[in-house]
Amino acid sequence: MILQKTQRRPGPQGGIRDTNRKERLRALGDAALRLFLERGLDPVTIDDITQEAGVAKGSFYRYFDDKAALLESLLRPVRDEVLGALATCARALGKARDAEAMFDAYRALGAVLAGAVLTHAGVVRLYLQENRGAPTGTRQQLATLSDEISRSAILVARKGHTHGLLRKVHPAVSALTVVGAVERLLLAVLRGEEVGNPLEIPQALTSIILEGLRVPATSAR
Amino acid sequence: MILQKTQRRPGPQGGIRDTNRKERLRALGDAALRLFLERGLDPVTIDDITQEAGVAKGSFYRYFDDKAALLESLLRPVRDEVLGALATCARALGKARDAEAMFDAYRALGAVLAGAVLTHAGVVRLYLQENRGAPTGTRQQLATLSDEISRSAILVARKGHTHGLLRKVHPAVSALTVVGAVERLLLAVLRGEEVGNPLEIPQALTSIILEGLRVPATSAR
DNA sequence: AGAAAGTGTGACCACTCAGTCATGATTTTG
DNA sequence: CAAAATCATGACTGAGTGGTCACACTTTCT
Repeated sequence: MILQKTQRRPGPQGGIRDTNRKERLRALGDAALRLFLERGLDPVTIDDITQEAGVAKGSFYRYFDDKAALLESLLRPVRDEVLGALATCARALGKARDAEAMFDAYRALGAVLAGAVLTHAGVVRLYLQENRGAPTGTRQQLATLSDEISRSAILVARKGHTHGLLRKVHPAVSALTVVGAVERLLLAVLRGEEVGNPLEIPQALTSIILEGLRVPATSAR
Repeated sequence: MILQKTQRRPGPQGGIRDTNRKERLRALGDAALRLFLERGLDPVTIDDITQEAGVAKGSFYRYFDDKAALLESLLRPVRDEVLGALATCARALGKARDAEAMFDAYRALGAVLAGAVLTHAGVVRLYLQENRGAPTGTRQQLATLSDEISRSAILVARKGHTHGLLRKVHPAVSALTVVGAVERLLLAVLRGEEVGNPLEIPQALTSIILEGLRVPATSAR
């Protein structure tokens, strides 16, 4: 785990210093996120970020080693939440004794992820925009997260498969189909593209996925 | 349409100059594609490309105005093929009189796209990696193509919907679900990720999509 | 209060990169 | 074959860019 550069700083918890630090951290993070979303990771310079945040360049380096460290600080909470939810789902699936319990686990996963999307809309959108790019430099950690998510999703799908819940296709195909569909739709919503009532999408998507992935109840065609 | 910088050059069709030009164009394109895939668009410099291609820097500018122009030359054939196939599919759907004819149109679209993927694997993979990034600078044209594809896909889905072929969800949801799933799976295959036998994927994906999107034949759950 | 520690600032430096251009070599033309 | 046109080359330039640092200022500690 990378050490935060803001550890072991003087002053009391709620003191002036502490408050200032938090404010600057927030300003830098906000500014960077705004610029990353608008222009992409690479073209945004440290000067751009500090100017947008209304802070001197030198101050940036007091808080972060470089652009990647700033991105890491934005990403960590989301990352923890998402990977945690996937792990929880995998655990619940392991314990599930019947199909209904498994559907519950999938539903719970969906709920947690939806919550994470709402509370971290900007970072999620950044992830969606950048995670497939070449895993170089600043973008590496996004690619890594993407990998971890895919692996977890495949694991979760595999459990659904060995329990005879899902269609007989390679688990990676089931998993990546869902991941791909969800990510594309989510990106459309977060970008404000025209997709009808966003609140109906989870419902629509769920039924599409269920009908498409699970073993057909009746033998239709 | 942007004019190719290599128009109106002297020498006979198969002359030495003509041959050299084609060879250099190919070397630059190949080198750039390799580097773009490996490092992403922005971090690759003109110096990188010319060095990888074994060509002097000045020569680059004899053939292309800048990095974006090179990318455009790589992208154009693929772009034309894909958008053409989508347009053809939309036309066929317009003429279709029964459900079977419509499925044929969708199948034909799939076949053409599959062919394009095979003959332009590198460029397609580059598109998949970069198309969702911020539409800035060099990446703009990829974002534009992504837009055009999504719009076409929605158009195609809308026809399937008005003909009562597809589930009652917003056409954008149907379309983006498919686009997202296909793109994610394709990326996995082109990157050599473990997804089982690649040849079985189209079959699996088709049945998943059909079952998921179309109006259920029997009323199952 | 005064000393010590921490913090913000922006000028500055070394380096990178896109794009240019003078030069000499190669090809075409007549 | 010789003049004219085109071409490849790589040194060079000017505009940034990442990262540093001396300095002045603020907060904390004793």
